Parts: sequence; structure tokens; C-alpha cells
Amino acid sequence: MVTIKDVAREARVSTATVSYVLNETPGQTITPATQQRVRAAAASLGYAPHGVARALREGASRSVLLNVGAALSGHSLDSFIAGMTDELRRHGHSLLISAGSGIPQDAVDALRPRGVVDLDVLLSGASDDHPVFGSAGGQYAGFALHTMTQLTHLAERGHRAVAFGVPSTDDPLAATRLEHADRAARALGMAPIRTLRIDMGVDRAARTESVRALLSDTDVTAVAAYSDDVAFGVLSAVAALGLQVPDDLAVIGFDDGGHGALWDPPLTTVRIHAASFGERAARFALGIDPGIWTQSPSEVVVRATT
Amino acid sequence: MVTIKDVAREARVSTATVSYVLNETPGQTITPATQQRVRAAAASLGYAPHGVARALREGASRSVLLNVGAALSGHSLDSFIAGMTDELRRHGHSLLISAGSGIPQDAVDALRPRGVVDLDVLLSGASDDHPVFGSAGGQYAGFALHTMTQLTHLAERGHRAVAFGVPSTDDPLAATRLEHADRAARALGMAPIRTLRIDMGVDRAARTESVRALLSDTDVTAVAAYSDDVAFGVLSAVAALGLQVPDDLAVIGFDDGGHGALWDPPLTTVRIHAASFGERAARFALGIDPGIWTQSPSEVVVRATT
DNA sequence: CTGAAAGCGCTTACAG
DNA sequence: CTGAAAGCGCTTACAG
Repeated sequence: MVTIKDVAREARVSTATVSYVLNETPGQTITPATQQRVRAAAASLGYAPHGVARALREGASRSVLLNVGAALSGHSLDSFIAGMTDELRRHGHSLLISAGSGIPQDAVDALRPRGVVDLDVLLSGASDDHPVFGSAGGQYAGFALHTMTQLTHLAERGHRAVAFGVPSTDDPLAATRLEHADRAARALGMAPIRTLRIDMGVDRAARTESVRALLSDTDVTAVAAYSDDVAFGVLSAVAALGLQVPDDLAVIGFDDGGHGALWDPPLTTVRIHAASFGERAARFALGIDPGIWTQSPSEVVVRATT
Repeated sequence: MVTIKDVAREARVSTATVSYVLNETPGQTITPATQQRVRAAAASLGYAPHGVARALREGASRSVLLNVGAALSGHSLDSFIAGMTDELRRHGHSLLISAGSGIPQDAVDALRPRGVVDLDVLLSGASDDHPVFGSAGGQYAGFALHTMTQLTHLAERGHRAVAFGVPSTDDPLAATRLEHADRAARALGMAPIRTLRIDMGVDRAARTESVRALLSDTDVTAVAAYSDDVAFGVLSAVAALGLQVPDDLAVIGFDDGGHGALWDPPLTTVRIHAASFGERAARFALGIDPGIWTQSPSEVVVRATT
């Protein structure tokens, strides 16, 4: 491998000069001729700085660690990661990813990332004024904001009594999401939210019974689902009951996975602009101002179930 | 932060001794009493080795870079990553992930991973005898093997003329997968595979027409789909045609995403044991023998569409 | 049985 | 305007 010493020898300068030129260190006064020689030497030798040596010297590697957490599911993750990767690369950094509960200390010790972000923490939206996930000056952050998008659509269609559909299996995020929904419903002047638990297995009968009970026991006219998958479960139950969507019950999914368009009827859902979140997360981790939102963080994809 | 020097001072030994003890360097002869002192000092100070310094000295960091590639979709990725992470951790390594086409050189320069794996390359299954993805002594590797699982199921149900359903949008993996399917069909004594292109947007009419044409122009009795999503598209077209699954046309998905169980009728599909692949990929990257398969790499989840 | 020292490849005060 | 040197925190021949 070629090191800074090789470049220095080739350009007939010291390693310090090579470092100054290649890093464009401010406040230096290297003559253009020397700079030229250094750059030419670096290029001809194919020099690439040794990131680990640099990290040792600087105290941190040019990387950011993202923990995607255990709670995660949903289709926006891919684009979140893509957005974060792109923005990080623009600043000369790489993305490291871990998956589990909490930031893995061994990875931090091994790679010394410059920044760290834990999606589990961010997505729970504990802090409404978070620089990454907060709306521009608004009251809702992260998933709370997207849930607001979801419920607002229902409110605009005239629904006043709504249920939030969650998987009947334990999901660590379900309780948080339910809170978001209830808060959004109240803010929109709706009745307190109901909970609809949907069996996500092959037990169609259980799903059908849950929806039947909801319809007969309450005056709920719409279901906001935890995910597109939960929405599919509700949809199949409504069909099994011989009822119509959206007339007998409106349904809206969450975190558009694309296949909602294939369902019959095609599923209305919330599309999360996760790439923007990823970019903001990257800037936040690097200590750069994320700036103001240039687009809405989420929007409703209207298809046929509302 | 606490360094090896601090531990050495606390234990009243040199840094070399600390290193030997903590790394259990073979061929050393440190007295149990000294070892005891060193370990106690390290524990009481909460010492954790500085991975970057170690990486500089050793020439590589204790990490492996996984590029998940552009071609990727499918639900087995999460468990692949989880499996790889777990196995790596068992060997004291961390997983770095990038997403794009090809291994990002800047990340390699920055982190100097000990190993590198490119999923795009592995999944195309170019090499049948690959230590990670090859079947135990068999002829099929990676996705080729799973496609074999998929087609074998159809053959066992008596199907002789089969179509492979791909998204009509360009997908870099589609051509490769189609080859796998054709190869599997021939090996199973079936007719050469047909191609069924499925529009994945809201254009239900296009999907219906594709399936209608397939049924009227050929003697195909079953569709092996590129993904569960493609299978859903076929299913909705069959329903729109007023036909029955599996009697008029059998359908099998690929890479079980769970929501196939919610469809009506529930989708038969192929479950890929991706965590095992992840573990093997980790061992391969570290230069450890992956060993023989302890379970089949993929299996058919029989539900109601075949 | 244990310690002093070199060196991995950089960056950055400091000297001239 | 540029160079010699220290130092980031480790590991590992080598000496004793």
C-alpha cells in the first residue's frame, strides 16, 4: 500500500506538506508549484489516506453508527438508510449499521464512530422538538407526526370515531404508536381512539371476529392501521364479513410498502419520506445544522380504501 | 478514557504484560498472580481496548463490510443481517453495512475491515460451489437453490408447464432469477420456462391481461413468482378473471414476507433461512470454515395457492 | 518471567 | 514557505 511517506518522497517534500496540501488545511501557505507537485505525486501513486491512522490521530473515525433497533419493521427503513448513507458520503463519512436493542458498545470501541444514532429512541418520538424528526416548529415528531398525517386524512373524510389497528402479537412499538394515535385523535376533535387487535397469522376467523365485534359494539367508521400488513388483515376480515370498504369501514395503512397497490381494493396508506429523515439524521450525527424541511415528512397515498 | 498505560500503572507492570494477559497471547508465561493483578486493574478501571489503535497496529479493524447492493429487496435481508451480526460478534467483530452497487472504496479506506462481502455478487449465484451459498455438495447455490426449492414443489404437485412471474419494471436480478428457474425446470423434466411480466403499479387491467394471455396462449398450469409481491399481482389477476386458485392456475411466491398469510387465499411461498446464510457469510469473511449445513437453506411454506 | 522500545500511518504544534 | 518530531493507543519481536 502507498503511504504519505511515499508521496512525500515522490514530491520531494515532507509528509507534513503532503498532509497540508491534501487536506487543504486552512492558514497554510504552500506555493502553488509545490501543491501541484504534491497532488501529481499523490495521483500518480494512487494514494488514499489510511482512515484508521487518521482516526487514531483524530480520536474518531469518519463514520457514524446507526442502530436500527429491535422494534423496527416497515418499508421506509431502506430509504432512510440510503438517504443517510448519501448525506454522510457527501461529508466524507461512512455509515455503520447495527441491529439490536441499544448501541453495541463493542462496535463503538472497535470503530470509534464520530456520531451515533439510535433509531429505537428517535422513532419513539419522546422529544417533540428533536432536530431530526421534529416537524418544522410543530408539535409532532417522528412517527407521531406521521400518525397525525394518517389521522388527519381520516378526519378530512369526516370520520369522528376511529380505531387503531395493532398486531395482536407483542410489538414493542405498538403502545407508543397507540399513544400517538390517541393524541392525534383528540387534537383533531375525534372521540378517544379504540384499539383493534388483529391476529397476523393464518387464523382468518380470529381477524374476522375482531372486526365484527368492533363494528357491532362501537360506532367506529374507520381504522388507522399500525402497518400496511395490519391493514390487509382488516381488509380481509371486512371482505369475509361481506361488507364494503370504504362504505362500511374505511381503512388506511402506514408506511407504504408498494404492494398495497396490488390489493383488492388498493390500499390507501401513508408514505413516509424516509430518505429525508436519513439525511437529517446524518447531519445531526455530524453536528451540522439539519436545516429546515424542504418537503413534508409524510403524505397520504390515496387509493381506494378511504 | 482509560488506556493500556493506566492499567499498566495500576497493576505495576508494563503495557506489554497487560497486552499479553488481556489477549491471552499464546506462548507467554505470566505468573497467575500477575495475571490476577492485571485483570483486576483492568476491571476496576473499566478498561476497553481502543479498537482503532489496535486496527492500526494489526492492519485491519475487527469488522466486516457487507454491501447489500442495489438489487436487493425481499424479506430475508433482515434475518440475514441479524445472523451475520450475531456470528461476527461471537468472534469479536462488528458488521458494517453499505448499500449501493459495489463495495464503497471510501468505506474500506476509512475502516479497513477484515473482510468484505458483496451480496449482489453472492446472490447472483455465479459460483455454484461457493462456501457460503452452495448447497452441501449440490449443484445449486444461493437463489438458484431456493428457486430449485420453489420449482420442485410445483413438480411434486404434477405441474409440467410453468411460467416464471417477474415485475415488468426493470429489476437487475430478474434475468438471473429467470435463468435459475429455467435451469431448475429442465432439471426437473419440465417444459422450458415461460416468462410472465406483471405490472406492479395500480394498473390492474394490465396484470389481468397478462395472465389472460398466458392462460389462452400456453398450457401453463402454474406460476413461480419472483417475489411474494409478484405472486399477489398474479393472484389478483386470476380473481379478476373469475378463475380459481390453484385449480385454474397454481401460484407460489418467493421469500416469505409474512403477509402472504393475510391474502385470500393464503399464499404458498418459499421461506429462506437467511440467518443461516448470514452466519455462514460471517464465517467466510473471517476465514473460518463455514462447516456443513445443519438445516435446509430454504423450504416451502404450504398455504392455499398450490 | 517481565520490560523498554519500535512502529503501524497519519496530523499538527513548533521551529527555522 | 517548509521540515523535524511528537504522539494518538496499541502489539510484538527482542533483550535481559
